[in-house]
Amino acid sequence: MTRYISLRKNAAVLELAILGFLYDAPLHGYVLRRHIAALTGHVRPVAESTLYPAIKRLEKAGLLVRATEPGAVAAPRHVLRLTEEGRRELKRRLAEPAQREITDENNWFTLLAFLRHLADPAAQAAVLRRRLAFLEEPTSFFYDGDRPLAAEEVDDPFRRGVLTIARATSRAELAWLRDTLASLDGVGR
Amino acid sequence: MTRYISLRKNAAVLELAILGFLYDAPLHGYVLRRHIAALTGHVRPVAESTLYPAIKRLEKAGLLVRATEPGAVAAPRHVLRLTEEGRRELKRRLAEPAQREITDENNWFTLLAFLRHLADPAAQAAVLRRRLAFLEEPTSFFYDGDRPLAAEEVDDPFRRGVLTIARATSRAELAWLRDTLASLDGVGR
DNA sequence: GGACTGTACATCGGAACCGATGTATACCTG
DNA sequence: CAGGTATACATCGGTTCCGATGTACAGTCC
Repeated sequence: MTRYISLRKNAAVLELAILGFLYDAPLHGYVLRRHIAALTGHVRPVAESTLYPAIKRLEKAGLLVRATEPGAVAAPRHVLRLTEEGRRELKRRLAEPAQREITDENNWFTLLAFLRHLADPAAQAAVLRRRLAFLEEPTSFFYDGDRPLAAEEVDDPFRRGVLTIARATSRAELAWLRDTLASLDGVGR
Repeated sequence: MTRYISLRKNAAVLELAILGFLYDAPLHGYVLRRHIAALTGHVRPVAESTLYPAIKRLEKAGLLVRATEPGAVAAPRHVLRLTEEGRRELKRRLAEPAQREITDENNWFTLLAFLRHLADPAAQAAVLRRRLAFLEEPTSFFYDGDRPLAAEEVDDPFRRGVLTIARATSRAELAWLRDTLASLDGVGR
């Protein structure tokens, strides 16, 4: 009986980042915003008018509480603190990520940034194995009918670039995944 | 006086893909959907209920026209064909991509998939140079205050993975970009 | 002292997202 | 010939997105 707080896909990653940052320490919205900008902002900036409603959603869902503090330099701050349910929800989202969080590199990186909060090495390894399975299934970007095309078969230099870069990424990640899984399994034994 | 068809960010990439695929040949929605699924579907699936409204937007904007054909095996097909304005708009979007299309790898790959339609090598090179500039500015995912952290400085194995993978991707892409720019510049002379 | 930048939040409203659901035809399989 | 799958499109409606805009205070720069 899994409860979903948000229906939208982008919302899910944003909420994950909020929960992840707050897991370590209470923060107010402005600092949280800068943390998120540092993590993913160079790729996809997060608008203030997206962040603040997201915070409200999480508050409404009982995952965090807001405490108003007199503003040191500006308007009063709302210090955000995770509730027990918020901590549980973060762990649930880390342990059972949606498929999008596995397949989309942006989402996956956000998930990795907080995976350490899932203290159990076996649970962490299970998540990495989902990514491993995704990377191991042969997929391309370009097809001749149903047959995936290799970089060498593609004439267009730009499409070739896509395949070349994707292959390099995939190799580096597979190597890292296997290393990390080996050491996680070592801990578990 | 640039006209924007869509305000949303995801919409812009989806529309780019539609215009890009139709540039080569007229297609009906179902085949278009499978093309898009092959290109980006393994990472971010596109829902039918997102695609069909997007087609309608482009039609309304005069970028494509629909011709109803009796369905060979099922319901009547709407064969989509770019108008002259649609062809111009694709080239405009390829030549002057939004910043998101440069920074977000998913969007960038979609753009690369169709960049050949921008026949002019100098214009193609200008787009690649924007990506080059983005990759060359030093950014990290994790910071100690304002100082970006290198992979070696990060304890958390998962965050280290993010940096390791990102670095490998970046290296591969920089090498490809420099190669490709060199050969594009060669053509232009 | 006016202009600008940074801090710290908030609301509004039109646009887009997308799961669920519906309609219809054609083919294949047991 | 019923049931499942593939083709081919469409609408509905709750949710989310996000640019524009507003409020307010503090520090900096010229």
